Amino acid sequence: MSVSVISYDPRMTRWEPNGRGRLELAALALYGERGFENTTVAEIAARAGLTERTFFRHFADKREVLFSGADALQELLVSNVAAAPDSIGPIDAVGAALEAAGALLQERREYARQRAAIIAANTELRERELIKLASLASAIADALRRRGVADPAASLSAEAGIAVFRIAFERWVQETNQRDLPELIRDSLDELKAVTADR
Amino acid sequence: MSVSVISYDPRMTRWEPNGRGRLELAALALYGERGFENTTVAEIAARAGLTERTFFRHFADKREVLFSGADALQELLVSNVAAAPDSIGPIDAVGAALEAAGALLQERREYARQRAAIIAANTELRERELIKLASLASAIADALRRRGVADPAASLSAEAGIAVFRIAFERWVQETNQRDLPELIRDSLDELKAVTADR
DNA sequence: CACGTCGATGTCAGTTGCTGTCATCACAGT
DNA sequence: ACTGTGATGACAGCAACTGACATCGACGTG
Repeated sequence: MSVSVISYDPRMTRWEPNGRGRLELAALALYGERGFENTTVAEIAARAGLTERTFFRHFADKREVLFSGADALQELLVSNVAAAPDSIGPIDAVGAALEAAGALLQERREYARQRAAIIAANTELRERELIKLASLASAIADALRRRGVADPAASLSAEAGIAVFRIAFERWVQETNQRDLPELIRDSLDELKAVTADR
Repeated sequence: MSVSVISYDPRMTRWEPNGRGRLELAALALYGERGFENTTVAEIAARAGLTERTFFRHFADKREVLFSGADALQELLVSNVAAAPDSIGPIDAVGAALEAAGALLQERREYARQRAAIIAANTELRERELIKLASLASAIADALRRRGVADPAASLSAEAGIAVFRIAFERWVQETNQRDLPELIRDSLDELKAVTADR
């Protein structure tokens, strides 16, 4: 099972290229087949043609291999929050950024769903996902403060935005009919506004 | 260092009573002194006069020893949500329940702060705390549905409520002057309402 | 009182996640 | 040719966690 798309001459390099990517693929496959707990790091490494020690050089722990995209997502969110027009309030700046992120996730729909199923099936992985989302919220709050939004409005907007995203994403994964993720995010934010509106 | 408050006759029982409580106290002390990572389960057990194996009979893992109160908190929140008057909306039902929980936490102020400092100092513990809060949100959402609140309003109210609580609690722990936790919760909820209000 | 069950604990061996340390060796630059 | 660098392998070791079995006071029952 060749992983690399670009052809190369094995005589030119000491190792197959992209060990990190092979580890990610192997982990995703094994976690999906037998579940996270029934998979050992040694097995992942063997499937990728590497050793356990090398796995831990690329990923801090057994869970992290599923979360390598988090950094890019964070940058995307932060830059979108920063780029939002000054005319809109913090919550809508966050909402716009989340919609952009949702649109990106949707491009890898198959991957996103498979990964979500693996994470949903294991508590440890859900813990890791939650702290990644908390980190996103914190970064978004920072971006809002740079926009001049004071605390606690900045923190609250960020946390509320992440809550909206979580619920929209959950619906997107569960639904058989395929509504747009950005659309679900917008609807969820509107619903939050309705719920928090004083009578 | 005797742990039990009630006097007892050592000849009457095979073991010191309340092993679980002794483990909790020992863990809190050691995590506070040397930090979570530099503390071994064997050390906690030894300090409590027990063995490592017994620790794992009482607590699922090394982190869980700090979260034994979560169940009671969850019951309190759920029953308070259920008992809220029908006249108020879901967000305010959640807000009232959170204020009640905040009042309770405040009674053990010293313990709550020490525990919060330990958790804040370690990523693994923060992960565990986040999943406990997510579990709380899920239970609150259930309670709201039993009140007749439809989804996604139920989920969103619960998640937003937890976000409000997190931010209020953080402020309560950080502030040197001691504002009431329930008051901070109320203020944070008001701030959320302000932020999500459409112009 | 004798006896059997029960519950909390101890003991011990084993798996697995994760880390520190040193060696290897193709490749790149000088 | 010489040397440094970077990605990997090999190996030893610690600590978290688990399964299986033993221990022995308490307690109820006959």
